[in-house]
Amino acid sequence: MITFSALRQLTKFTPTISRNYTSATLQLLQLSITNQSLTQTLQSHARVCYLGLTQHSVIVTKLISAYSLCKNPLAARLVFDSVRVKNVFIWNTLINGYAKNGLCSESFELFREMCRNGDDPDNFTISTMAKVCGDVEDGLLGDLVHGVCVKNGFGVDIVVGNAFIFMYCKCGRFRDAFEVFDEMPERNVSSWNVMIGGVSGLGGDGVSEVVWEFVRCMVVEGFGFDGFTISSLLPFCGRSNGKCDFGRELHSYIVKNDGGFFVESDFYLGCCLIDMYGKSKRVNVGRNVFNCMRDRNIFAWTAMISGYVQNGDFDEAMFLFGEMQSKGRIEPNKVSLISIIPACSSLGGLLGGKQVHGFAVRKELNHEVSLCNALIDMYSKCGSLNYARKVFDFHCISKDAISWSSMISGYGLHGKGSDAVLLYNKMLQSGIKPDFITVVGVLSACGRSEMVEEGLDIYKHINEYGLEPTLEICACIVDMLGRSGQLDKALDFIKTMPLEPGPSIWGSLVNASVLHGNSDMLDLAYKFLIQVEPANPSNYVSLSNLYASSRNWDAVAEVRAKMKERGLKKLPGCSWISVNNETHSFYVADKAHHCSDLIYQMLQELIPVMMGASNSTILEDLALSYLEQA
DNA sequence: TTAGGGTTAG
Repeated sequence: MITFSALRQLTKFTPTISRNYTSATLQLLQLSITNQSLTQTLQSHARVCYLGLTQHSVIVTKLISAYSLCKNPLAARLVFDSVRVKNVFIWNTLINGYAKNGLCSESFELFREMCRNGDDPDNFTISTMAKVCGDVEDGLLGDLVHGVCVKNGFGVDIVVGNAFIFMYCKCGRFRDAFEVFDEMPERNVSSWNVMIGGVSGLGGDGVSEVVWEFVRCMVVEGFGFDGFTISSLLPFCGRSNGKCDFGRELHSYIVKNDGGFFVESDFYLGCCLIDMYGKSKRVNVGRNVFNCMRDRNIFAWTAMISGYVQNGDFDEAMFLFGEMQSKGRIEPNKVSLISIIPACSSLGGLLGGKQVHGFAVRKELNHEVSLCNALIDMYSKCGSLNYARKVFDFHCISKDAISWSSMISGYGLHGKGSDAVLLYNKMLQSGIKPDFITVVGVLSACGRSEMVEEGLDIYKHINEYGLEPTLEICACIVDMLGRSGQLDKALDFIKTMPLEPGPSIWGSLVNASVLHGNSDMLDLAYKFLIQVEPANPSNYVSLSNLYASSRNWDAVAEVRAKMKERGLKKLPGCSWISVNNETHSFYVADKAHHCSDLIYQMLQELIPVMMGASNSTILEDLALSYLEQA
């Protein structure tokens, strides 16, 4: 353990004899920097003092750098203060050391001190300060630093230019970032990477197109990709559409260019690839990447676990979660826990989720807002609204928009529309701005509880929070009006809504028409649904069934012919359940299961019970008697 | 001797 009184003594130490061991000391310091080892840094520091090198500019610079990299900025400052004559290297190293340790205001204060002291900043100082302004998203300070940069003619430096592009992007001033990029006399791969990263951060529709356009221009200008480029691009590689598979192509690019950055030894690229394959429903390819990694950190394990969860393979996710701790000797962090919660609750129900919650309490992670949000969601979905509310009220100390949205959606799921609206209003009173997910949550809650007036009133005011209607929000309104039986009003809303109605809109009208037995409206809604979603066989089958129920066989034949003509085939629906680590799957009218007779016999008895009785103990008794027979 | 981009979740 480092003590500051000991460090102070070291910095004051002046030996009587100075020996020419500078080179060996520099090597030792370089080793401390490479290993980021505090022990080695302290040993080097002791040697520096013993040899009387405490005023040696190069050695002191390295020492400040070493302490900063060992996350010890206070020790770095002590060394800095002990230097009588400070040059620009020494100033820059501590300014950068503060920045690396997240001490942005200290970094800026030191920059001011440097200027007051009459020491001129150079291109290294400016690039660090631009980065600091970006980190704290302070565009005004950024402008000030940019002014100093232009005045001193540092604008031609590529690293400085890249740092200002980063700063302007982080401050949301993409136009200014592009202006810096456009006017750079010379660019490197990083300049393109920073621009691509900046565009990615913009969010919203069309970002992907802009990113790929930047990539095209980058290639036209003769630049290749490095690891940073690829890791920025992988999140934009969705599932292959049959024509191009950018994710696979980038993976090949990595393998071909293995001299520069090989996935086996690069955590970042490995994690990005696993994530990309998981999100594009190719979790097994992701697993191959994971298996090829020479070493795996918590990010790699979590990315792999998350891939399995996203693809519904909860058993494998749970297995890997155990392996991470036993084989990998890695303790789960909050992201690992958040990732595994859906698997736990799916396999173990409320008990599985509670086990994760208990682990989080033991590790003192239970007040982390993101973990609380996942727990609120899990408890709501597992049927325990009371536990969800307890987490929301007592564990979730600093609530964000997702915390409120999760709780509001939970009330909606349980048909408690008035509680959802009450909480939505409380959220607004707390000054938290709703996002479109909050609005979807509260509107669907209104729909389930037939609170049409309240829902329409909420919809009317969303623009006050900078929100525009989305297709999801509009679908909630159609669903809400439709469920309450106001089918004509729902159709009028569709006709006047500000967006082109898509499958979710017509699907909502279909459901409402079925609910209220309005076959004319159902016919119309299905026709529009098929028009906007012509490749979904389910729509044709449902419409055909509708005609069949009214014995309109000509119409049935017409729909079936259209399906055949378009080459559409409906895959049979499948459901499954895991009992004692064995998964049992069932298709429609499936009789392949060895307990099939018992299952159908029970179903015959369950149907009238479900339709007539609300007493759950009757159902439980019935189920238990059949389990004993099976 | 000092400077720059990328990783998992809700």
